[in-house]
Amino acid sequence: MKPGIPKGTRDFGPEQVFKRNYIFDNIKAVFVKYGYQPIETPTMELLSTLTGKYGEEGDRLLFRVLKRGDKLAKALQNQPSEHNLAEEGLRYDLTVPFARFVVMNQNELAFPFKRYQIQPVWRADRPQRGRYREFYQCDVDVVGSNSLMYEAELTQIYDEVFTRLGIEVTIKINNRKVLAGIAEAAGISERFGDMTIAIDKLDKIGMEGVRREMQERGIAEAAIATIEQILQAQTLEELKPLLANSATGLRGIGELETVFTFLGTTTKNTVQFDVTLARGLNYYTGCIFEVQARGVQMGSIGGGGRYDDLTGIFGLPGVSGVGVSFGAERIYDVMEELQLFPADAASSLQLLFVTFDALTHQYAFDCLRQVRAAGIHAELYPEPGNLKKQMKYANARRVPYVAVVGETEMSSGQLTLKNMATGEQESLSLEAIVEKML
RNA sequence: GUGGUUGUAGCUCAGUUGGUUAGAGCGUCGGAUUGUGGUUCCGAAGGUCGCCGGUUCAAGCCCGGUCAUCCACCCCA
Repeated sequence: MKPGIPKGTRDFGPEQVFKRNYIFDNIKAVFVKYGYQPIETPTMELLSTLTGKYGEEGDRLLFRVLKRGDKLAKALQNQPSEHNLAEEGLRYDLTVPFARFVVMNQNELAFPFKRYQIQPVWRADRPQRGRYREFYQCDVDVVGSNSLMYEAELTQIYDEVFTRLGIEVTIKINNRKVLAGIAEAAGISERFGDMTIAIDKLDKIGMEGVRREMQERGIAEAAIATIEQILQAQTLEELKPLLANSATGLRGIGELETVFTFLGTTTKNTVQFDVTLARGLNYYTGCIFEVQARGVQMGSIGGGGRYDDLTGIFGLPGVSGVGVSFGAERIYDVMEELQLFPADAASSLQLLFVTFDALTHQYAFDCLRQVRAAGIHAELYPEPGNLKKQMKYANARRVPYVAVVGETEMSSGQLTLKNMATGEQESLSLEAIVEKML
């Protein structure tokens, strides 16, 4: 049979996993430094937990897990339907399972509860470039506090992670209350959803397209004109008079001012207010974030926001949360394109021993044990003799150093260490080699 | 879910109005070179032309179906 893997999934080879871990390790290190704790939740959730949380479109994209055994037989007899053939599904994101987790563990958790979670999620979407059916999300959230300090903290986390990875970014911030204020000012509060969906497409389709989109969604011409005018605002100061009649809008502006005050001028990357930032997910109620990589054509590589009542649906009302997500797959693509991975991110092997015969092979095996004990990532080619073959293997493994062990080396105890990048060779004792590697 | 694109060697792709034994580059393997890789030279292996059916004396090429792929939309990371 011909081997294959499901649509929208991928295998990751050693080099890719090393590089992916480089990204995850940096992200985790920053999360932990800011006091966030890791949790993990099951791959499968009850469908009752998942359905209805992501809108109609999201429900369609849920992977459902077919019932098994007697339950399946029973369901098949009894008018089989999408609804009664499955009661479990694969997690669609990390936020809803997190909300469920918080509600179920509310008595054990200390609030504000700060958690991070790095796990794969599944969506039955049609795959495209940078879009898969199985992909990782790196979420960091804090629940149980209304403090805008956390909006500033999460911005600092973005700033620090991308600085560590060497990606220059623009962090855009807006506030859903500001958007609500715009709808209010335009007199179309009831069409808030349609308006934000249209505005969200601004980078992609331009102001012309946004206007057309709003027309098609049945927003009145006068309202569109008002909205268009407000969207010209570049700063919070410019926006204030435009939203003077909307209490909600002014509150949103106030929240943004507070966040910017917390931040001051301490960030390395550009953090800017962007009134045109909308974001689709409709559970956001306060500040919203989006991160754009500079110097590369790519969708957002991170996003998030505040949600006032995510746990309410699971029976715990009044718990506010704010969180952001890192798009690991896209970060990978950006780093690949800008060649930002350090050379040693792709391979962890530091040293390869090559030998000529059974005797030197035996000797090298003991050398191997010693350098490993010193913490060096090392390996010995299993077959002595053919030097050319061994050197080719060294290239394939992208090992930076090769130790040549022949009769002369064995008797003198001075191994020949070859730098594979420069081709230079020197005679060194095992101790000196270890010294050099560390 | 809607509309389109492309399926030929491990990879990237040629392949004439349908006509004998389907090609190239890169990669792989072997040799030149039995104490040295990335360069060079020589040689070799590697293909049910995505799959099923149809038209034809004859199909990689035309037609239908199907699967896969990529792209746009929807939505999204």
